[in-house]
Amino acid sequence: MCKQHGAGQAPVPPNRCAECRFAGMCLLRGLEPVEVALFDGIVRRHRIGRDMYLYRIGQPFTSLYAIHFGHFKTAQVDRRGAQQVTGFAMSGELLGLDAIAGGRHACDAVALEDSEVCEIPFARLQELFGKIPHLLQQFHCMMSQEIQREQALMLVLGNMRAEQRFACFLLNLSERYAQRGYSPVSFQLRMSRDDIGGYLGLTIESVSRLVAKFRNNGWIRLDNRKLEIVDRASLEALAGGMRSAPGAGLQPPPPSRTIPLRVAA
Amino acid sequence: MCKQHGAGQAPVPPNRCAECRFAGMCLLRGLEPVEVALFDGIVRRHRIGRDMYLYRIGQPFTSLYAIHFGHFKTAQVDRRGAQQVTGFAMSGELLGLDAIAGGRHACDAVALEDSEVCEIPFARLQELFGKIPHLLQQFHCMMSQEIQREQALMLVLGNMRAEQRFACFLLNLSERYAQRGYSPVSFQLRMSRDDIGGYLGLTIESVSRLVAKFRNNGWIRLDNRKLEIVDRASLEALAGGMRSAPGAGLQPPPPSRTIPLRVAA
DNA sequence: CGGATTCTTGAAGTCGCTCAACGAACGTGG
DNA sequence: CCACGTTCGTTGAGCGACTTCAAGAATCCG
Repeated sequence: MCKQHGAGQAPVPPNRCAECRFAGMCLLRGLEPVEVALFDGIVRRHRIGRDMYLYRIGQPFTSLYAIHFGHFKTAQVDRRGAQQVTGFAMSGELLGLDAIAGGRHACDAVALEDSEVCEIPFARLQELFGKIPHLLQQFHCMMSQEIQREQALMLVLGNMRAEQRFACFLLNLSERYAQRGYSPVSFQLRMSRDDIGGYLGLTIESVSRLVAKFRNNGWIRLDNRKLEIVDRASLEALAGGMRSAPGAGLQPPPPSRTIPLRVAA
Repeated sequence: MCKQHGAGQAPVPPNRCAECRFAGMCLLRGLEPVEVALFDGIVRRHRIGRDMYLYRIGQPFTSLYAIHFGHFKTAQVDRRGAQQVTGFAMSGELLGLDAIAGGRHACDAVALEDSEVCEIPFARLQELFGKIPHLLQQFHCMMSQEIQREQALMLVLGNMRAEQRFACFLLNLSERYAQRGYSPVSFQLRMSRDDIGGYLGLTIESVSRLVAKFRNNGWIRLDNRKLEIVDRASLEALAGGMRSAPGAGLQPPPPSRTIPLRVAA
């Protein structure tokens, strides 16, 4: 399963943020070249092998990590050992934001494949905030995005049925790959069924059955984690609340139980 | 249900943050008196009546709001109209952090009782960040806390059974009242069963049955939203993963399905 | 190739949902 | 103050979605 953590790998010189393909999604967004150079000075790049921990729950917090390439999952474990996957992170995304408050990491971060991260020592980042106001803004923006992302997942976990959850999951991945210039209809799933289940609040068996159903209905093709979205419209309808009917068609959802808002005159 | 939004109420002079009972939980934590005075200058206090919106999804973001007293719920609604309550906020807590990224509010915030908030114009807060480094740190801390809080809820929604969710909910409230100097064993539930259900990902009927069960088992007393925690130990055991047995006793949980971590030699 | 891991499929069970009816609390107006 | 309508909460019966348990197939990797 997961190997012992591997933070502190040998750095991988040279790192030139100016040349980074994902700088536009990272903290550097909108920065001047001079400012990028300043930022460059505090960053160190590391390789993290597959199944290695970038950090673990309880470890002291010193740095944030921007993903240069590769994929990570972040997960919490409860007392019983069951894990809740709180997110799948890909290039350009920032890990460790939840640790600022307590001074210790509040979740595990595990590489889903061989990956590279840019370590950003938080103390030095704070120094830069004073010199680069725009960097601070971008930082706040990314923290806020993280909050939004989690709220969206709460909606999935709290209100959706399994099919809907899975459709949302696939569409979310698709969208993020599109943002990064990859194909939105064909990509590799980097995570196991178990991870998907842990993310969506389902068992591994349920995920497997969903895969079978989506495949049989001709909505996706999937073999060996290689995914192809065949019928995006149906997935979107599903994600939006439509229910799938036995004949592979879609039906409108039952009425919501919450009363519509009354609007003052 | 919920009335039309009521932001822009008459301000309630005078607001003296220095005298605020909850300054220690708010952005002011650890600030010097001079700095508090600066902060005071940008804040305006507002009354928000019960069931009024502090802000609504899609409204342009201009200010954060610190709760001076009272209670709010924050909620998202999906396309079907079903609502996911993303949090219950009480005095000293900060609302609106999710809106920084998009420039628009990403959820609704509704007062659960007559309340007062301190409006903090974000642009002016940003100006203060340059002058009061400690304020910036505290701000980051609060954003990070928000992320942690949401991750904890994701664990509840994704991994726990109804009883466990409800126990966690009650204990969480209890803890937060304790932090504020109120009784941790006896307090008023400010939210409806519907809100609790929306928060925990359960139906109103399930919440009602949980209340009955918890009461019958002698774990809580509850009438008319007045709650008393009678058997905290049982609630904690439940929240920790114990299952309640028919005879009102508690039983150890079934083994987790996730394989224990392998530790390198 | 062989063992471990990951994934799939089936059958049975259970938890929480749906539907329905009723009771209690609240507040509004007569 | 009481009658009334409305909202809120409770309770029961039946059902359905997802889980649990179990076994087997496919894949990975040394």
